[in-house]
Amino acid sequence: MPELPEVETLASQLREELHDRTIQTVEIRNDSIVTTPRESLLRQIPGRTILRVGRRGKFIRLDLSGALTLWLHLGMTGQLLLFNPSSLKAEEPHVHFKVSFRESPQFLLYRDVRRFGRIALTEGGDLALPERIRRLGREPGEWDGEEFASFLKTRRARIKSLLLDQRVVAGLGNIYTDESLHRAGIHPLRRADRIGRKRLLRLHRAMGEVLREAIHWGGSSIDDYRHLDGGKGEFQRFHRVYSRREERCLQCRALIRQVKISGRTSWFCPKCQR
DNA sequence: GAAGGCCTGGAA
DNA sequence: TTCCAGGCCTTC
Repeated sequence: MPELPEVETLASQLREELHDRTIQTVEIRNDSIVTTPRESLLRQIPGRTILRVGRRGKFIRLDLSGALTLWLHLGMTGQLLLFNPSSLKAEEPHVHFKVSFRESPQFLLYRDVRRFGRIALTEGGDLALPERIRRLGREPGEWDGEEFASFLKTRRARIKSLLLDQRVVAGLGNIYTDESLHRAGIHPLRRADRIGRKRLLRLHRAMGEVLREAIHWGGSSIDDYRHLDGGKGEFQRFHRVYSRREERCLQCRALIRQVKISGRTSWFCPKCQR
């Protein structure tokens, strides 16, 4: 599940590899993942230069010449892979989008087994963004600790639901909310307004630390997530609760438990998190 | 504010 | 055959 650290890792790798490259061809093999009409993508993208690569929440943004921006959301199983034609064996299944470049024989593939990912093209800078991107909340790094605590103090929802809400913090998903809550010692079902200020500040700090470490290790590769070259992230080795079924808390040896919060699994330590 | 449904296809 | 996942929408 690509979340902020996975998307950030890919964005850095894309920046390294594709900055200043000019797109030669675009191939769309599956219309269901593009939210911009295919004719428009096919007409507008070829010939554009990649000026800047960035990230917003879980979206990768490629700023192209001509004030165009290509947005990529990897959904659950989306992968971006940069291939040399020489290293390509049989073409992989589930490739829905393919880009070639003027300066090199490499091509960029968007592969997505579940097809929950989306690709969109916007025009005119940040003025006319799609709803889904426009209503994203602040990046974790943009939240000041005190403001973060004060805001959560006004909310009655369960803390886990709020952290997952992209309008509150952009970029967190199931892995990093669970890991942040564990480090802060907060139970995922706890109502936000009933958490002490100090503990909310601790959550803010924990969130920053977890994300920083995860980016350092190239994200978490649990199932499908891969780097641009097909390699895996390493941060799953350092997960303290997420998906640690039947395992014990590294701090207190209690058995890691799971609860469902509106259909989503949360992992936590019943002793460390209250 | 919470829960259920939808999309999709691989794993159990 | 059932379950599951992220994001979004609808319904209660």
